[in-house]
Amino acid sequence: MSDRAGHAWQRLTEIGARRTQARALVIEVLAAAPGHLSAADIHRRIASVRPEVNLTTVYRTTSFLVGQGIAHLLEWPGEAMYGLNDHPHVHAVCDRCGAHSEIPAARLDGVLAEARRCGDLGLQPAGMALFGRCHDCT
Amino acid sequence: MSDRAGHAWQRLTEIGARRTQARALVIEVLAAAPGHLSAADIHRRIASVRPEVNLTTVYRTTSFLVGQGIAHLLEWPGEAMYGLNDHPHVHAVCDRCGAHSEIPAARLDGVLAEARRCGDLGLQPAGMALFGRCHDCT
DNA sequence: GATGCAGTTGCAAACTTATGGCAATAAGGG
DNA sequence: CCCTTATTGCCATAAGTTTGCAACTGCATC
Repeated sequence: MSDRAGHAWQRLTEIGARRTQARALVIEVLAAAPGHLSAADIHRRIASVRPEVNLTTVYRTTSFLVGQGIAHLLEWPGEAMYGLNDHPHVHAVCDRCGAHSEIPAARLDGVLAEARRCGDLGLQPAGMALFGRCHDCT
Repeated sequence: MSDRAGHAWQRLTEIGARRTQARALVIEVLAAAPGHLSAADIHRRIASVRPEVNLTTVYRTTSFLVGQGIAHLLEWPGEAMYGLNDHPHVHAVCDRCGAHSEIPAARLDGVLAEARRCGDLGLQPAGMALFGRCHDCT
């Protein structure tokens, strides 16, 4: 099991969640992905190993992981993307064409600190997205 | 007509767009709203005055406004929210309960400058959203 | 190792948001 | 006032996500 998956399981064990096959597969797939995956992506990757796992289960599992703070959800035009909560990141989404890119967020802390100075955030930030016009659409 | 709506119409006039009733209503509703509205919100508010305006038209109009750089789109869990492009803002969205708040963004420029230092943004930022856990869900 | 409960899952159907086709309408120039 | 064409309304449809319910399985207990 990868480090990333191990970290997720640690949390799940803490809260007494069952170690089911479906959860193991979803976590494994998320841990193996460098970026974010949609529910359909996750389902597709799991299907190559175990086709009987239902898409509904993927939705329920990801929701569960997000609810437990193990994963996070990123709204995307047309679908939601999921990722494990172990590396800070910033996404840039173009208002016009929907193009998206992940920004290397080595200094995300600085950004969040700056954002925090704008006022009470009202939340513990885990991720960030920027909206605007990409170079092609300017 | 409000200032905000006037600004939008100025842009529309520049590009030679027709001053239709549906567009006027969508812009008026967006201009009157302090925050962001979903297509359904806009449609509902218009309906109280002019029920014959179709939801499809609201979608097409908002897409048009976003495409022209007059409005912007914010992905939200389950739906897209629209707002006019006349005041910089930062949104905070809770991963878990979906609670959202608009952060007074007097210093958004500083945040964006900081974000830009994280790497090539690949876009001209107009808005920003933060994802994480709100106080109630921590 | 067998048993029982509660948490999970699979399947099918329903819901919601959003889009596309096409005919009817209306804005704005002539 | 007429004409052209952008725009709209209505319908059908797509895609993503959720829900209801019966069946199943992890895990604690016996």
